Amino acid sequence: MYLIVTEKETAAKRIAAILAENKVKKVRYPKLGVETYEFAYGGHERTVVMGLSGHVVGIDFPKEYNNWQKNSAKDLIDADIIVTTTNKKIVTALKVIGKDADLVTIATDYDREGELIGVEALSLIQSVNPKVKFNRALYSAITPKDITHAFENLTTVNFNLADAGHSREVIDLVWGASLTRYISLCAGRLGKLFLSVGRVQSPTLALIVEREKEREAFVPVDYWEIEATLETKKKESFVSEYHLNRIFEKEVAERIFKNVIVGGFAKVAAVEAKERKEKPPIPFNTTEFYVAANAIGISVNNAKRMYQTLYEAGYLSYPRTDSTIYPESLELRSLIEMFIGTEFEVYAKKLLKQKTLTPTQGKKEDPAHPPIHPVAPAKRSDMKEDEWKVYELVVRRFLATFAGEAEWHTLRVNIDINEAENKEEFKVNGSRLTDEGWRWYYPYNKPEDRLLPPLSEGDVLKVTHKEFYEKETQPPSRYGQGRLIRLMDDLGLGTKATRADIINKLISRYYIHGNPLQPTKMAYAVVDTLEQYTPTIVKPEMTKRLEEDMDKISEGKIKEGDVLAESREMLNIIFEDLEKNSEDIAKSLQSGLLEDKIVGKCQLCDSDLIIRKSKKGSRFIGCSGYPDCSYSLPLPRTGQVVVTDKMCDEHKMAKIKIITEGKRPWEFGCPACNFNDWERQKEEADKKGQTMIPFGEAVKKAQARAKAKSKSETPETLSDIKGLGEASLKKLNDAKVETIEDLAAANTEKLAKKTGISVKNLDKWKEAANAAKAAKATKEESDSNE
DNA sequence: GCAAGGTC
Repeated sequence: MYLIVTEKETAAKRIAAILAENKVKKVRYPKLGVETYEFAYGGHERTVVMGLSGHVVGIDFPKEYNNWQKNSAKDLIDADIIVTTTNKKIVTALKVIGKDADLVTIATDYDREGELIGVEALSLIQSVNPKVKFNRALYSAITPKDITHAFENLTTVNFNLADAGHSREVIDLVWGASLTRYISLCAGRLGKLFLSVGRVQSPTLALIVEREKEREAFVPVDYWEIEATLETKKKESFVSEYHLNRIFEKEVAERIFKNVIVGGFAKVAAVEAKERKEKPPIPFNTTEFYVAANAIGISVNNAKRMYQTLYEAGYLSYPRTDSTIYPESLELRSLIEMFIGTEFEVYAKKLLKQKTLTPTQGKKEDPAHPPIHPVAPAKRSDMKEDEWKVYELVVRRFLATFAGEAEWHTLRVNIDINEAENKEEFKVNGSRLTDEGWRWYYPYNKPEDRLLPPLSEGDVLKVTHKEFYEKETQPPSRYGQGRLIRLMDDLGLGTKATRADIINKLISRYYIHGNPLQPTKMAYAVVDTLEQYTPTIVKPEMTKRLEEDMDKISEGKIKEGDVLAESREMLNIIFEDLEKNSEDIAKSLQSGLLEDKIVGKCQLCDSDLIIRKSKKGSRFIGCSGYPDCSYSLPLPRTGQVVVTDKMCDEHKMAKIKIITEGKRPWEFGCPACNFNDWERQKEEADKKGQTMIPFGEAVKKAQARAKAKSKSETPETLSDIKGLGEASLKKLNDAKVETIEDLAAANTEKLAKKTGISVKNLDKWKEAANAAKAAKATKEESDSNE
């Protein structure tokens, strides 16, 4: 029997379909709980393709190290490492099926982890079938061309490459587990609240902490901006601004403002017209997809989840790839042709009419998987609304990579207000999209046209209005999830498959929260401690160094054992230093922990108000001046209490957020406001002789009311949409567009033709309709969460 | 209860 092992089930199915000379038989092993694909191939009467599920074995320390207190964290450095089964079903099946194999082809992904996964599978087979022969198939895309080529050119298993992957596993475990244990024990944070440390998560956390520190250290500088509204002879007006965007001296700003006289005159000093070309975007890899999805309001988590659903349903290609270059074996033309007969037909047809189909390409190649692209056509009704958004994004991006450049006509106009010594230089920039090019296919975040009336040098203008703005420079902004993922990619932190998970991990460990992301004080304390005693683990350089070592291992230049020995030696030295300073480390970690609990100052005695636990285990806000002062406020019973940086102006107290895993954060707000509200309600209830519902419930109801109120501000019917008047409403109704949902689903170009309303207006209204629908959906979702 | 990497 000939056994082919792939990294995942879908690959097994598709490879079988390509290789099979006749029909493929799907074989179920009910006792094992797996499915294989069997057929005749290349002289092997019985060929079996079986899919794994990524790593089916892992590594860990022996059981006796499980007790955190019994073994010192340092003991983990040189502890034995054992292989553990992480997917029992597949491991068992692999042994049962592998026992009968004469030949095994490892057909896992074409990358380092793929090689390791392959060797893991091979070892399992060899444990029951030591004499089995084996080889390796390498392919970059599951296309007939690539797969046939791979199986006609089978090669050898690269054990050095697998060793490199294995060294990564060991180093991550040893460093991560020992430092996690050490820091947690030091801070006295055991059980669910342990403090984690790792080669990828800690540098990522440090990025967020560093950014927050920059924000804190930022000193804002005052500046001023001045605008003047000008009018042409034909009474067309536009807004111009002082030629320096920011004026940093108040006297100068005041002088300029005084010199701009409403009713006075200005002159066009110069007009510079230019054409600007904009290149079409590169194909999506995982990172770029997350960034784009994030930019249209889909969180990285949701983007990941929905993409996975669409991948499993067969609409989109494999989700985890670094590649931004389509491989040659991908049949791009037929991928475009498949949209004929769908709502993307106009786009597909236009592309197919082009003389050549030359896609853009980025710089990154990934031998394991092609860039993200659609693999099957779909209708809106085939999937959920948000999934369609993801699908549409991928389709439009794919199509746009074949389209032409967009062209902008830009204008830079210099304007002199007044003459001679009173002259003040103003400017205005205009831009107009003259050739949509790829932006027709991919209309996301399209800059608005900034239209100007016709202006030529020497034109005389009238000043009709002026505006004086007092502003201050802003600190660098916090990272959003998309931006953080891109930054991690740039720094080599994590992989396409893990970056989103790493961010989730930092959130669930209460290190970071919010959107954009901000760190807790605990995160500061952990990062500061690590930076001082083991700077290696908080820097992307550790990953870089590991990559270099792994390259050398895979090239056979050094042995895995040597790399591991050196790594352990380094860690031992770090631990000597750590253990010498345990007391200081404990203190600084505990003060970070305390700071996260400070909510504000007590109104009665001016001591710190902190989050405390009662003897029964329930939480409350209490005064640190206790027992002299007994001021206190209640808190909800469950969920992690997070002190945000937003303050209640009335009570000078930080607003509170409650985080429960799997639910969206609950903006609890000011604890004093909350309590006052509840007391008021209680009084009323007492008057009526009713029993008051408990505090937590009351707060939740108030939340629900606030949400219902915010909903009424979003349009519910077409006539609620801003700018949509009665005449247009009638035209829309005539075209059978009667509800928000109808409009959201409409093809605006077709609708424009039918109704005579401009596409631009329709697009604007459609956007509002979509936003209303989305708001409704989020509301429903969050309601069901509560 | 520890990491990061696959996959679902």
